[in-house]
Amino acid sequence: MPQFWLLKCEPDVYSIADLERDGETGWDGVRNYQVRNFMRDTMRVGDLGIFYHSNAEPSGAAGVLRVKRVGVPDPTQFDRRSDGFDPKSKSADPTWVMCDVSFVERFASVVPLERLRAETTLSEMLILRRGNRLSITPLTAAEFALVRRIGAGKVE
DNA sequence: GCCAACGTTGGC
DNA sequence: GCCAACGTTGGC
Repeated sequence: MPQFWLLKCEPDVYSIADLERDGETGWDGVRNYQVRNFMRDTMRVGDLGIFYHSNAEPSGAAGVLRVKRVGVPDPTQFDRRSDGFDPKSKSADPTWVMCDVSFVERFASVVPLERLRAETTLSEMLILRRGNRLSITPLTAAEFALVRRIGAGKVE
């Protein structure tokens, strides 16, 4: 059984349209230990995720992706020119890992955060919780399925 | 651009 | 190991 996730990214940086074009990408740049641990210890190949646009107009669920590789060393931690450069990280023992994800589907239109909040059965979703800032959060199978159905226009 | 909420850092 | 200061996130 796959597990389910919600992955946040600012579409100005990388959007569902970019993933659709690229087919696959490395989810790099994560510098939060909790999120790193998700990618290193819990996430598995074949898991599915909601691609969420943050800091956007509107912010919301934009599509679906699939996890292709997990625990991949994040190359940006060794790149001096990258914002994610981490001088303390050693290549023999990388501090930061990422996952590779592939495009699955793009919702016809972004499901706005406001629309997600209106769904009472999604009230436990971490993204909707006050102050939550994790860029990757787990979803239940039911939460994932409902967001996907709303995105597909199958839920009023 | 504001600001609440959170994570990280570093002095002690 | 506490905690104040600081930096970042992200909705609004």
